[in-house]
Amino acid sequence: MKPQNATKKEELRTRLVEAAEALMIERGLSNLKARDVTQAAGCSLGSLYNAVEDLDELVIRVNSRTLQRLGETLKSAVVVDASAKEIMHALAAAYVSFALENTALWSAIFSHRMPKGVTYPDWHQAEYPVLIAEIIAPLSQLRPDLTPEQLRLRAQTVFASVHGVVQLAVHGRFVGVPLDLLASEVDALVDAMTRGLDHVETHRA
Amino acid sequence: MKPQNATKKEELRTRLVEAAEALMIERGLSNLKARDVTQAAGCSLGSLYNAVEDLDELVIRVNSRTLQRLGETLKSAVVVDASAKEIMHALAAAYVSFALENTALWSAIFSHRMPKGVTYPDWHQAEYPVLIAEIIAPLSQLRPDLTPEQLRLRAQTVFASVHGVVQLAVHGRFVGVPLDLLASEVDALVDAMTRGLDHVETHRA
DNA sequence: TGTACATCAGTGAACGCGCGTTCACTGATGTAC
DNA sequence: TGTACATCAGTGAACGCGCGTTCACTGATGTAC
Repeated sequence: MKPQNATKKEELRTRLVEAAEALMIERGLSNLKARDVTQAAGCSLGSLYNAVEDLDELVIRVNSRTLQRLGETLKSAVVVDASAKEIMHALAAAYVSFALENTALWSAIFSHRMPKGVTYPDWHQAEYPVLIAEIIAPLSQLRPDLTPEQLRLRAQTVFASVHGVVQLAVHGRFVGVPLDLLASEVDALVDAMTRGLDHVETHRA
Repeated sequence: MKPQNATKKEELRTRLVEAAEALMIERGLSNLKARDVTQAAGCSLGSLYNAVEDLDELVIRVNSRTLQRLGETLKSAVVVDASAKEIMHALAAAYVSFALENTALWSAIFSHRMPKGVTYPDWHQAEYPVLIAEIIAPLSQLRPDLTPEQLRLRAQTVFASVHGVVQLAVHGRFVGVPLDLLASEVDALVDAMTRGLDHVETHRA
């Protein structure tokens, strides 16, 4: 047997990821330290590098979990018999709630950066589309005139605009909307983006 | 005379701010180092702390300049005899251009953080509203039903949504729109936010 | 005008600290026979 | 079942480096008289 206990390593890795996640929730990504993580996970400093390539891998794994949870949250916001417009509102509202309830982890998804010259592994890059996946179907109902590529592009724009409002509200640079008005402002935004599309826009492009 | 040359200090400060700005353009805020700045400004490391409180003050001064330039850019995008809708489009387009042409400085406005427990000086906080100031007038034409506070709030939302699309496109997390389609997507977004407002919305709230 | 003195900008070596990562070592766990 | 050996996870002290900030000193510039 080569790997002394092939799952031992994996088990520690899990503990480390969970510890890192808890610390990120508590203190934010920028205050995540190797020593704190290993202490919280109950292992020595050196063990971290046995279980995992480096700190960044740990962050990627945490972000991966967050994306997955967020993806599930968005998926379950979609009610099958709702109108496209209602679904868009539900998705935006779910996104707002998730961001408010998981601020630190949600922020980490967007604020983490790899050291210059290093890219994210493919498997992780492939996880980001959950952010826009659920938007495409309702959007295609509102915009039957758009091609699949155009739809995807527009879904990115819709997502980014909602994301922007939430982002500035949460990490406000003195110009973000107050948190207690965030949900209603996002609602107004989605309203605008889905307003009258079926009559006005359908026969245009 | 107490201050040996009251303007000497000020002059060095200016040189340092300009050096910091140039370095931020070249390498980004996160790579701004005291040693690089002083070397570029042609003074010793210690002089920096003579001219300025600390590195953060330098960044604040650079951000202040950027906000001012951005404010002027937005102001001159407003053409008096244009319709409210046209002005909104012009503002958004100007913002997109500014962000694309001044990416590093524009990013710094939003990404800089003070050390925990320290707040930005009031004079600097007061500069941020240039981001939304120009939006309010055209928006009030489109939404004569809104109170001044509601207008301001909505202007923040409009700004944040456009900002979000630009932000994700530039620092894309694999879900941003491609840069060459950014302008047209922002246009579509502004279109949606200004579409049919004068008939549909005016007599609602 | 000249001399003694005070002030402060300028200097850069040194301090201090945080913190990711390495590495030589240990000991537990498994394999071979 | 027992013994020698191999493997590797676990360990934490030490390394290394980056980098903001300080500080004792210097010298130029101004003031007092």
